[in-house]
Amino acid sequence: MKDQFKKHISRYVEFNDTEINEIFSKLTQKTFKKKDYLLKEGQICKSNYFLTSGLVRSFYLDHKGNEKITQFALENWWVTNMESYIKSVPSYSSIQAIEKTTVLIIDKIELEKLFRTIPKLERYFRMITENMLIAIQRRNDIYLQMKSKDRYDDLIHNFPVFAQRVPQYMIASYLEITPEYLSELRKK
Amino acid sequence: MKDQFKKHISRYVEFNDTEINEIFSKLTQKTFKKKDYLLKEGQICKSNYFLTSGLVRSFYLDHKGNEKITQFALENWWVTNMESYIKSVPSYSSIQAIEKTTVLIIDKIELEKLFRTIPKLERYFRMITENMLIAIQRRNDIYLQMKSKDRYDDLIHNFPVFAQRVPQYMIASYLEITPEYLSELRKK
DNA sequence: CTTAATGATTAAGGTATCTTAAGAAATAAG
DNA sequence: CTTATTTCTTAAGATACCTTAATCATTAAG
Repeated sequence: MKDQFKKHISRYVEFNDTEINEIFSKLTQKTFKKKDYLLKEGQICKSNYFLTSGLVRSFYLDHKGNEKITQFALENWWVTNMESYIKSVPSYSSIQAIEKTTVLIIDKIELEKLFRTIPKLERYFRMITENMLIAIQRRNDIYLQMKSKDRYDDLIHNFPVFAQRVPQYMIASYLEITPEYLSELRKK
Repeated sequence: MKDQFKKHISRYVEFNDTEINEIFSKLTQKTFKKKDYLLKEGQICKSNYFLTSGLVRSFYLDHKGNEKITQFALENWWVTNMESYIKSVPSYSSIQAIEKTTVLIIDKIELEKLFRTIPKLERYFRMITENMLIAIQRRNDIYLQMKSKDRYDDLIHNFPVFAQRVPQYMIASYLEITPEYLSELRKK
């Protein structure tokens, strides 16, 4: 667990063992069952979650009460509701386990203390945030112009694991189409 | 100019005059005429731009050769192509002045040096990046589900300045609809 | 002032995608 | 094994949005 975490961090910034241990001492491990919530709509998100195993989704309810999935996250991904976490406002979305999922939790207050004692950690999170921004920008820019069929093909090409581990109707939601129409598209 | 920049930075992190001066000494000022390019598709984006006045757009060409606008930026906004800047890969989008625009330019290499000598600056950029992420996530999450009419209303409500300073067909492009259809919508 | 270039509107017909509703198919639970 | 629950498919009619093409309005250029 610690190794997995260290390995991931080391892809961005090098820490010595003392630093890793200090960081690690602030982490809490927790396991969620399928359908359990890491974060519920309306709560203030006070933590950042590092998945060591499993699969989660972020979603919110639109004005008609339909669930809109905005993100999936897998092993070695960080997940949080950025807006709620940064601004300490109630989250408009929920984070829910699609499979049994184990996470390392870092509290915002603890993390900010760590930033003071280990400035390199701030670098790591800046880089992580930049990468999230790039990914989300790509989704934004590219997906918006694509036809649904192309978005679906793109998704299962780049993340075949989703097609295997996520029910179709959730993929439809993520692609912003109805399950019925996705079913149509898959026939082609 | 320096005051404007200092004022903006101070909203996030406090710097003393020595620090501000060191940062400021690495900035280059430049003015672009209307339709000039800050960055052209295919180039590697090596700088981050802080607008002190004016208005720019980011756009790319889709497979049919149509311009797709993905972002506007105004006074006191940072703009860059994040993917190209971070990964040093050719940019798939261009940044172009819609009005005469003046910017402060910080070179990536200089900025990274500054991060070492002034760690607080890294905090500032982490926070800026987080805010960009929040903004773009909101656009992503909310806009995707909205009907075009609602997106348009939302835009001119939250950024009335765009309706004044940006031609309608560019707003249509940003909203991912045709100018013809936007014209339809406005009649209602 | 006149012409050229740019931006905005209108209308007709077409296509992508949604809605609703019903019924298979697959998986989980008793 | 049987029933209940969850997930996937099919089909018909409705609607949001696009395409093309023409006309009008505004701003920039000679």
